[in-house]
Amino acid sequence: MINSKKDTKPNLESNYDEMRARLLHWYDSEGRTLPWRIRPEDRAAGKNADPYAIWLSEIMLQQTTVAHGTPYWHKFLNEFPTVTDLANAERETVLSLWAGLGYYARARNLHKCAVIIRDDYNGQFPNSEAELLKLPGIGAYTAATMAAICFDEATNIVDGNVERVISRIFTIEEPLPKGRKDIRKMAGALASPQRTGDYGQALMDLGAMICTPRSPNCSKCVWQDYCSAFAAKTQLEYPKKAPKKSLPIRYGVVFIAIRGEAVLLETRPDNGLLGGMLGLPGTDWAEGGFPTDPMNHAPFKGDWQAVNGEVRHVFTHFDLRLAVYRAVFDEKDISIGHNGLWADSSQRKGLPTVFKKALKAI
DNA sequence: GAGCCGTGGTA
DNA sequence: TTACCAAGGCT
Repeated sequence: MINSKKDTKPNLESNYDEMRARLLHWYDSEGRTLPWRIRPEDRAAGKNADPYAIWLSEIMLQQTTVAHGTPYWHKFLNEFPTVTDLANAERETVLSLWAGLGYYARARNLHKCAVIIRDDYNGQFPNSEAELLKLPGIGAYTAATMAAICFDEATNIVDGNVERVISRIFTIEEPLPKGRKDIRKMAGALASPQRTGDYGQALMDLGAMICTPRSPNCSKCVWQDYCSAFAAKTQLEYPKKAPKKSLPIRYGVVFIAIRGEAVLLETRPDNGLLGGMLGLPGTDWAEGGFPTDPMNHAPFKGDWQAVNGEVRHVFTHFDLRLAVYRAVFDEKDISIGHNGLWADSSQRKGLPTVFKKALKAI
């Protein structure tokens, strides 16, 4: 449902060229400086974006703030200067370096994709949106953005920022996620066929810096004249979203077995939550309260002592409360199974945040 | 297509 | 504290 109140809407289509020009001009003078980004003046001087560096940034910034992801981008580029270096690394090394960034399927797919680029693409990323889309971890957004930034393909870049801007400009009434269809259509009609990569990044910058979710700075917006939501003073109502369900609470127990400076960890199953990552041994995490028989889930018998308090951690689709037990062991011959590992402090850096919290609780 | 999949910052 | 949000992709 686009422009349901047709009589109150300006005729935007005749203004598209002016809108593109204003946005690109704003980007050239006030867009963000990001370490992987080639500024327009550099590109004019013949400098091209490195697809590997752009790919790394795009994967890392999926559902992740620039502030949180940027240190990881530097770390990965320093550790793995080329995509072949990344492919040649052990997967567990890659997952360990990813620890703390979240959405760990991204790290599994990152390494899988690097191997494909090394083995099937001669170490070079394919140069079209359609080919990029075939690679693991690269979806509609990332393929469109890489193709535009790296290969100047005229794609339709739509991320969360663009959704917000476009939904306000055109007052898209259909709530997300169904409203994405209309938003994509309008974004595609408006997208610039020239400087397509800069245009996409400019629109994302506009969303991140000006057309923000809670306090948009409309007085500084180069599209204010064309914004239906601004005209109606309804900016904060967009994008309209379907109501969210409250998070259920899951409960679990983890065991911290200590031997000298080492702590027992285990590698989690490859699929599902925190798949392939290191973790503490313990129970499943389920609704309905803490397990009534925690000792039955201990990795082995011992003098397990309950740690005061509980560890709380919020995941995307549930709220977790963990009870923590600890015990100290002297024996050198405790059987820890094939997934077990007596991990030193360096190895513990490869733990997802939820387990680092549990270790910090003792 | 709706549910699954992390974490840290902010109001 | 609670709720929402941030450069999505996969199944």
